[in-house]
Amino acid sequence: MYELFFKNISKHIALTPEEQRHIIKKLQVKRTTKNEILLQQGETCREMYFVESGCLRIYQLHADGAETNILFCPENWWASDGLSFANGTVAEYGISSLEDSTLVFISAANLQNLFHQIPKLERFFRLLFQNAFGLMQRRLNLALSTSSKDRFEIFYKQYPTLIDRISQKHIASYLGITPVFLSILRKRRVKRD
Amino acid sequence: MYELFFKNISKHIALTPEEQRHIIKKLQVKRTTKNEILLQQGETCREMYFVESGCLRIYQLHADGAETNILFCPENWWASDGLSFANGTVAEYGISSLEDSTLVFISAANLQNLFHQIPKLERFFRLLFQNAFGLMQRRLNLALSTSSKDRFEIFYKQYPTLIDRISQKHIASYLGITPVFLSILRKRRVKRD
DNA sequence: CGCGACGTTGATTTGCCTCAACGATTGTGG
DNA sequence: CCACAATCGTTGAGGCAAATCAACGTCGCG
Repeated sequence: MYELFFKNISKHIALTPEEQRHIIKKLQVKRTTKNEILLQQGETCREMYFVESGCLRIYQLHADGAETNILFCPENWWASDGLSFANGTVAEYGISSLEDSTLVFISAANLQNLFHQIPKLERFFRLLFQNAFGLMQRRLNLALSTSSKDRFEIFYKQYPTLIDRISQKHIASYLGITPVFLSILRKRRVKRD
Repeated sequence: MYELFFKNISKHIALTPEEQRHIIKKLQVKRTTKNEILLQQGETCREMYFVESGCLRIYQLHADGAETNILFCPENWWASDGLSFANGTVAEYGISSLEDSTLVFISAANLQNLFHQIPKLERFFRLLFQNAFGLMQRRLNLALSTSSKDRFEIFYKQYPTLIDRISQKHIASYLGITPVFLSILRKRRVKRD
């Protein structure tokens, strides 16, 4: 059950079997169906999800009802509203499932406990933040400096498996374009091959 | 000299006078003229700058010579390539001065020392990262979901003082538009008033 | 089965870019 | 300190990228 979870953590820090057992005690598991909402914008994000299988998305809901997908989180990714989770503030973003998913998650309170017992976990979660920061910075840079077509091509190369798992309207929202135009870009791409 | 610096830190953590003296020993000061390069893309970012006065920018230089401004750092802001500084990896971004500036800065090595002596400093720098992450996320969201005009208006309201300090080509690059179009937006705005 | 959401396609419009020319401002070498 | 060059911001003309609007077939779901 937790293999993928600990494999993910072991990329950055080493845990003894005993520490792993400690951690498991604090973990919870949730199974969702497609299109379940895990966090509503405006609530407080009290849980941090690790995606064992399936896929989540983090998005912002705009005043006019439109949505922008900030991030897709397929298996082996972490999902939360980072600032809300860390500071207990109101969440700026929502989280929902794009597929039936299995999630391992930990509450903010339990994580605080674990930090005292296993301080090196702090390091791991700090690194998660850093990586997320780097990712956002890179995506901002992309959004500001490249055309929709280029962003689409880059997405296509970077996440080829997500292309057929995620509906096009969600991919379009992630890229900052309309579903109509994404459809046109796809068509051009097929012609080229 | 260090009032602004410690006032900035005190927003998040409390330091005793003794701790402040400890920290000052590890700080350095640099004065730059306009358009000095403090970090070149591809080097390692070994210093973290606090802007006492003046203004820096963090930018990406693209293969074709074009630049994208990721962030402006006027007085009371911090500037570095976060990932490069934290991990010792190659910098993805450059840093240069937009004005004659006075900078208080600390090296990565000295900061590591201070972390051992004053552990709560870790907390402060972790919070800096978190805030930077939140900022990037918000800007990404803006870049993906709003028109150039709206982004300009928001910038105008959020940083009114920067408008006349920073050249328009740099503001345009920050907003992801051309200087020509920024000029048009400015004109429209004046007409409206 | 029938409704509603989704993806495609075409026609049209609009936002923003490119290119080019021109003063104004800034910087620089003599 | 002046003269000249370079950079910058503005403006107009024209073009392209991407949005909007609308119509239609398909698919998933109640």
